[in-house]
Amino acid sequence: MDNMTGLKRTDYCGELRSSDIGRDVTVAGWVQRQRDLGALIFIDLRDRSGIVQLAFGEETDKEIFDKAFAARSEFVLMAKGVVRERSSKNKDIPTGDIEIEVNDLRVLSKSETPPFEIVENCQTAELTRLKYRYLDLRRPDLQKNILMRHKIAKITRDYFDENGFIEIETPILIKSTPEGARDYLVPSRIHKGKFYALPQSPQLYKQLSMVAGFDRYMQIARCFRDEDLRADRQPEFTQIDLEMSFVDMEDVLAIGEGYIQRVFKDALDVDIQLPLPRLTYKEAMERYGSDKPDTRYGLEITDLTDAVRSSEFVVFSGAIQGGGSVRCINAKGAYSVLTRKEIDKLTEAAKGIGAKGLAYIRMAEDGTYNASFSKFMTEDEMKAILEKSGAEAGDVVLIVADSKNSLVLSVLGALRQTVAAKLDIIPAGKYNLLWITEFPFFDWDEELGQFVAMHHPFTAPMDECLDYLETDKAKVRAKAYDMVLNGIELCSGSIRITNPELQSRIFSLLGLSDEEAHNKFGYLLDAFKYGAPPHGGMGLGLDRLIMQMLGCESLRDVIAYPKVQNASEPMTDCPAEVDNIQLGDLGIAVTESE
RNA sequence: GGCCCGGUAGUUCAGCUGGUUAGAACGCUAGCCUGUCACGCUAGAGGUCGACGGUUCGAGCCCGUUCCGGGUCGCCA
Repeated sequence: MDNMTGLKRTDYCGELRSSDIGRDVTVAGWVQRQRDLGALIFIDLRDRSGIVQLAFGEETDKEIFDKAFAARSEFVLMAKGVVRERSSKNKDIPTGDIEIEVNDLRVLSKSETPPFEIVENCQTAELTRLKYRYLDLRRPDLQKNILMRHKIAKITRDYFDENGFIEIETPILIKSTPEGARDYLVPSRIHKGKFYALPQSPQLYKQLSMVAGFDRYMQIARCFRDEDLRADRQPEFTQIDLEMSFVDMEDVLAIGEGYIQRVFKDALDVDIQLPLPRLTYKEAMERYGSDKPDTRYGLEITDLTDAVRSSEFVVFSGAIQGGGSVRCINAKGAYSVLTRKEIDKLTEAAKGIGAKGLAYIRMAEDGTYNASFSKFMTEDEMKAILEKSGAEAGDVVLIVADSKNSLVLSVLGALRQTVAAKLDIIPAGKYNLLWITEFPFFDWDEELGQFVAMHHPFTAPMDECLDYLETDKAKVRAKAYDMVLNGIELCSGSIRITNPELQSRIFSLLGLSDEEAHNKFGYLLDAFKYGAPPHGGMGLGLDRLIMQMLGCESLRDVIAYPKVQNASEPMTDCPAEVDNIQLGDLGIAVTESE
């Protein structure tokens, strides 16, 4: 093994061009590939900027030639030499016109044969790559993602700084508030038997920062939730967290969409038109069956209730009498894709999420149709259904009926996504952003048998709803808003309650006694007694944003060291057991080994 | 916790209706080769078929259990 004595890197590999011909350069990096032609050896040397070819031939010292001969994949080399024109050029890479005629070569580190090749579009199983994440991260696609992440974080800080925001670091060890997601808990050594929690978001601290007068706060904040993972959910994730004083909802939305426009322009050179479209929660649910609709394609939901109200088909009429509805989506031109067999699969999927079944009409190309329920229908009723759903030759209409409206909508919302994927009608390279507003304030919790806060208990109700907070909870809407990008919830926020009377009124409506409220959030309630400015804000999922901007399918592709589905990390094998001495220090019962 | 999919050389995969010594490509090792760039040619090494149990004359293949990974529902204020 060699050292670097006498050598200092002058250039990154991937940046050398024909304008550098004749220069003495020193580069350093990893061996991508060694090509041994006998009396000639070529080495592709890679660093984060790209690849350059090192050339060794009859003019090369024997000692250096021998080192090049022995070089293997992923050896770390430092090479000094003269940039020269290649005798045969490679148009496929940016440095393909030149090569380095090496006159000093140091092997700084050797490498075992890596478990997978360090190449773009690596097909190796993700688990293997995650076990050797440091090798996976050498691959150009992940390097690109992480560099883009850095760039986006930089743009983020610049944008908010330019708009008067101050970055404040809030604590990672905080008091547990057992609302919402499960907390990660950290035992305390000094206070045996007591626990810190890791923040699910800096929510309360950022509101306190408003009381403290910082006026505009932002933080690129790590958040933790001890819940099951998904492709777009990690137990620790990064949120662009912000809060503003003396603002109403329009001010917060303007800052939020201004940021989105800026980051898409500066990072991707994509123009986002402002203002972003808006849908109320109710509209979103009724048209798309989701509060985070993917509006890149149609397949909107149609209400058939009036057309089938008096039908003899009890599945329909019964659902309506029970207070529900009958609705459909019309999959245009899906006749050949949505076969009976495919519809059976969709039916199973629909049942899996609570539907009692799935009715359908398949319109053949010749205009005749086949409906699972036609024998129960009069001709007029069928005609009305076809007209209302806009069914034409080649279409497939999928109908859901239930006495629970919300179930009809959510099932159709799920079907909408599945069908769009099957029909392959989701356009690539499109960024559909929109705001969802006027969220319900309360959400009925079946398990608890009571109303809970849909957003969080510090969210302000809309002014016109204050009068019926007690009397008609289902109708109360909140000053809460989400930003949705291609069917993913990107951002969520609200205007907060700053009036202590209203806050305690809300707590009691949520079944929280004064004493409980004081125990959990006393410091916030106290703070609001000392002059709390009206304020509101939002949290924007940075990982999800980057994932969408880069077109990645998993958060793991934009997080340097992610966790896998069981919330462990394959490389370090965490979480892990700790020894009894550590547990003893923490005052935690030592488990007997069996 | 439920449902769906997957697990065979280092890697990606094939392996028929259960039947001899489990194959290919890439990678790896060695040799040859003066313009390659996914270099080429020759030879070679490399396997607990995720694990355990069962059925069978015989299991990579069938059955059961289990472990691991992915997706999803629940969950995620």
